[in-house]
Amino acid sequence: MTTQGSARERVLAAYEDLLINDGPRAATLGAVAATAGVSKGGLLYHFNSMEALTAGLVEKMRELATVDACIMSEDPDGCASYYVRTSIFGGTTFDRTVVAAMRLAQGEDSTVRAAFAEMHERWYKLILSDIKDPTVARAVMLLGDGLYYNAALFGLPTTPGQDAEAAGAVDVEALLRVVAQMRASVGQ
Amino acid sequence: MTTQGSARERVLAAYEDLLINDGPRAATLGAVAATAGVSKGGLLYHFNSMEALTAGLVEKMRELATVDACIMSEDPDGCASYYVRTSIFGGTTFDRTVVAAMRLAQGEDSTVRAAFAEMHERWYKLILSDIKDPTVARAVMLLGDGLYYNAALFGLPTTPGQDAEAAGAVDVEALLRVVAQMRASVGQ
DNA sequence: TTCACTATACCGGCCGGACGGTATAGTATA
DNA sequence: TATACTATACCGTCCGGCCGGTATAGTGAA
Repeated sequence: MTTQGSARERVLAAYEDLLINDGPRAATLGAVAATAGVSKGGLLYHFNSMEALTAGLVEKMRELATVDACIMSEDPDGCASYYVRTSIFGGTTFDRTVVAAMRLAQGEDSTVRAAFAEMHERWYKLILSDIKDPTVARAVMLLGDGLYYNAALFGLPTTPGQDAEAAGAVDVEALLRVVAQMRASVGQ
Repeated sequence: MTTQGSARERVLAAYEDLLINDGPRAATLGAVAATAGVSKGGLLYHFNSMEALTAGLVEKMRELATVDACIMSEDPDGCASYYVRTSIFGGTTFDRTVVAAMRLAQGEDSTVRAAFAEMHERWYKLILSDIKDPTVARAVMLLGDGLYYNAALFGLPTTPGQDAEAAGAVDVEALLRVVAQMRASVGQ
């Protein structure tokens, strides 16, 4: 039962928790309310339907994505490096939100998919500004995507801030060297 | 309403359809039965619970994965090439099953996650037998994963066998050239 | 300062329907 | 008649969503 922050924030955080740990089927209104330490009525005051709850999550993700893009564009080691480095799932607020939203990327819920498409577009542009060759840029981005999805879908640490380097984890250092080599091979 | 094949097969196919198109929340027993053109009783004759239905899906995926691994190991262009090539989502039976199972990769349903872990392990070993360097092999595999997940989670063609090369699609040919170069750079 | 009124935030109970699952009767084939 | 399978009816529970009500804080006029 989460008890810090405003009720609205807690509800959103609880929704994320349930989506990540137990999946969309378990993330019912009642469960979310209970996890947030709020009554169902209280939850529905802030989000008057399941759809609104999802919309709130997407909006939060959009906001965090904007901040992240800003940091990414100013990374001293370049956008490509940043993207791969941050794809190992650090357990940040942004990571949690993205992973939760990913669990909802389905069928009719086109708003979620649209938000992801937008985010991917932005990331690609940033990586392309770092690695000029479109194909190599795409390859690097896909590599980061693979890392992120694998972690998000299967190897997620249950409690945040825990061992990101679990058993069978990928050697990101070595991976970054490969990426650096790819970047160098294309000039610039 | 699907009407070919045995009832059991149709039920499994319907479950996949619903998971892919409408997500886990919509894939209820009633909806699956209706989509399969079978009564709920008929469905429960073959799979006597939701859990059993999921187990059936996982088992099907395991079987198809074994076949796929066999084909992969004998590809004339090498396992790495095969992996990346087949990651663009061809709409094959295997693809559909994997994507459906992916939607269930969550919380307590550890059997699904275990099956994926197993599959990944097998793929990695095959790629490593093709590309000797562990890091490069991992990079290539992650690239394929990224391709696959992006397609599975966001850019899925609604009707199978449709345009796999949709708008904003990735140039796989070019990507394969990058992979070939990575393979060559490591010798062998 | 007091009164009337409003806005915000939240609670807990309730309803109709959908859900997972069971029981059972029925049917086609061998 | 046995086997393999299907369809219907139903049960108890849970779910999404709504509603009446409460507590608090604030606002403006007298």
